[in-house]
Amino acid sequence: MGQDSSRGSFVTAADIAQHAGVSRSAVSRTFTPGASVSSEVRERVLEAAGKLGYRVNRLARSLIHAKSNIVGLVGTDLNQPFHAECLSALSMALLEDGFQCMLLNAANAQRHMGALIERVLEYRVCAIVVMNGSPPSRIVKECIASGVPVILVNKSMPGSAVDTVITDHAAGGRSAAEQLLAAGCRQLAVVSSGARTASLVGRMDAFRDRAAEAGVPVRVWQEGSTDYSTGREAALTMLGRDGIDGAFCVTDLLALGFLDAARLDRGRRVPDDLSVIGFDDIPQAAWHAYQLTTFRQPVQLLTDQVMQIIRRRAETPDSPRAVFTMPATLVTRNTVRAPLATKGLT
Amino acid sequence: MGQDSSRGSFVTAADIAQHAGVSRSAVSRTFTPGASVSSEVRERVLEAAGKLGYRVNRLARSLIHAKSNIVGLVGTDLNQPFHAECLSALSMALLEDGFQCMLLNAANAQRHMGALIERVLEYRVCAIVVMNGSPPSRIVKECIASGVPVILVNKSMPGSAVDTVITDHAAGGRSAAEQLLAAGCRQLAVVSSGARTASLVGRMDAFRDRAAEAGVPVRVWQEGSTDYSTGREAALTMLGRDGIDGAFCVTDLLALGFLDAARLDRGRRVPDDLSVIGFDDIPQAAWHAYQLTTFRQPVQLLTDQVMQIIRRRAETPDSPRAVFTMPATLVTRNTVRAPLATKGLT
DNA sequence: GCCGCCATTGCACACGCGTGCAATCCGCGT
DNA sequence: ACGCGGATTGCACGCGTGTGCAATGGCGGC
Repeated sequence: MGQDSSRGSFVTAADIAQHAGVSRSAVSRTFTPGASVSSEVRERVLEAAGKLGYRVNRLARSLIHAKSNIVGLVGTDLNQPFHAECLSALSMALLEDGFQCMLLNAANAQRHMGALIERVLEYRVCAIVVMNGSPPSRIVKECIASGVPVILVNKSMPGSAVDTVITDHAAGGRSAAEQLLAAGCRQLAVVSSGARTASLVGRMDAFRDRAAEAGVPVRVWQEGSTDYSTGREAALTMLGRDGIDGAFCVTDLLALGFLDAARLDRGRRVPDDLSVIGFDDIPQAAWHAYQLTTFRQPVQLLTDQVMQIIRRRAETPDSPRAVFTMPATLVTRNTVRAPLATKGLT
Repeated sequence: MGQDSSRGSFVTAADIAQHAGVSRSAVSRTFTPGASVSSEVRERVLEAAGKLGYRVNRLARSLIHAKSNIVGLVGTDLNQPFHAECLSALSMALLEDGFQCMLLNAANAQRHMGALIERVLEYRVCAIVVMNGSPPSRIVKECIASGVPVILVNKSMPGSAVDTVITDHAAGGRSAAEQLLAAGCRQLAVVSSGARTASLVGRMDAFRDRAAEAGVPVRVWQEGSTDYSTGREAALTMLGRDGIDGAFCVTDLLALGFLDAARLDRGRRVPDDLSVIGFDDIPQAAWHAYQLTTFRQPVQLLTDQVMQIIRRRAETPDSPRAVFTMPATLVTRNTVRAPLATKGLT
């Protein structure tokens, strides 16, 4: 196979046609599912294609169809565990379905994101999935106006109608508060970062609301990057003074940093003195040194829903756009004290 | 901008030409750097392009040039921290240089990798970078024969001439042994996984060789996946019996699992009773609960070298292929006992 | 004023492929 | 034997763009 491809260039359908003694149309039809070719011709073509190492030029094919089967994947901070997990799941699902992924790594700047999306539009992508970060709404609208579906994951854009797949952050934040209240915590803290992302703010606000309903005070941290070091810093600062006995960190990375500082620097015993809850359920949360109680984001559900939207938009581009909300599920490990009211166990 | 793009399709150069009252060639030349256009025509074209929301169709452009500016990025286990870091660095560098990244997530199967590479060849990519995993050498040779450069990262392919950028695993493994020996360890262990990757085996063999030179016995673990859980399992098994006092885990993930089991399950004090060294320097290695002494892979150097190769191959496709080796640097933290011979400090 | 040179512009072709349309072929019913 | 319908096949056009080539226009030097 590919014996003649040593000439350093690519073989075209015309070459195959000549070699197999058929018309170029026959070659094209052989590689077009559902086209009308006799089995004899197909076999001759396939044989010649195998021998010469022919591969269809998707650029030309996409040019005709005015649409490639490339999906643009936009994201920031790809080395953060949760983002990496989303990327991995999404790219896998896309490849499985016959799409190709174009990766747009937007550093951590919102500024670049618009330019990157504009670049990928030049390839006539059949969809753009924003895994995280905030694209300028002007660009998003332009994509949709040009007939390129945009799908936002965990990021709502209130102004305009965009397909959105989102975890139920508010329910998670609310449930987090309830877990801590049930554990008997009377002095709560919520740890977020300086990023005013919809998902982070959604979790935090719901947590505070629920705590307020119970009449329990909540100290708030929202500075720095959404990272381990910020969680540490928050713990070092907030646990210095009086007795916070329950903390909701809106991200597992924050929670792990918080835990380390609480235990190693501030000498708190978790969960005896202090209960901690995270969000995302990254792999590290399950590590033996942490055993973090957290909320698992339904990555598989989110991914499946994104794929469904892409497939539907491919068929009926003008169907109405919608927002899909997926539930986060509590993963109980060892960083929240067992409820007092229900059982007498310590 | 894009006011007329609401018709749901894309604007072509002919539309711009008509709107600006020039020939289509003039439009093409306006968007081709170095082409001959008068400033007056250029301005008229740019104005019309802005108003109608024109974007060059890279598919058509690539079709003519018989080469796109897309680079295929092949990898497995993208959610592993080190792989995610490589991917992040590489994709950033490529986008910075004007390339586009096509992501090929090969699950964890070598079987799929060949099929994925074949798929991306259909897009006439200008290079394929294999970040990890083992592509079938038949496919690699076919790529090179077709004029598509292949660059292997941390994976050598002895049989054939391929551009390769690789960390000096042997030097790292050797140095790891020397660190442990200097710390006074007399019963060593090396922890690897069931994956017989060149990088993993290279580190391990060099470690064993150096230990053998010093006449120190080395117990070997090489089963399971290259993951945290395998590190834990190794520690639970190997630390059950007699006194291993120094372990080299060929990957940070293995090391962190090993550390957790050693400290939390087996009650070993690190580094007093047991010294542990990892490899990669993933972010988690620096976390306060671990403070792992490890070797930092020169991701930036690797990335820069990959970019250099891509640029050179774009100009002179037939320049000889080479292997570039980059040094790993020791990052000293708190999991190796301070050397006894040099200083008297405990 | 005339000639030559250079910058600019438009025409036309090519890139590799899909596909409508007409032509051809084969088999079957009468 | 003849007509007809369905399955194949080839021709030719188009997708949107880059670019060689010739034509045009302007300008300096004589």
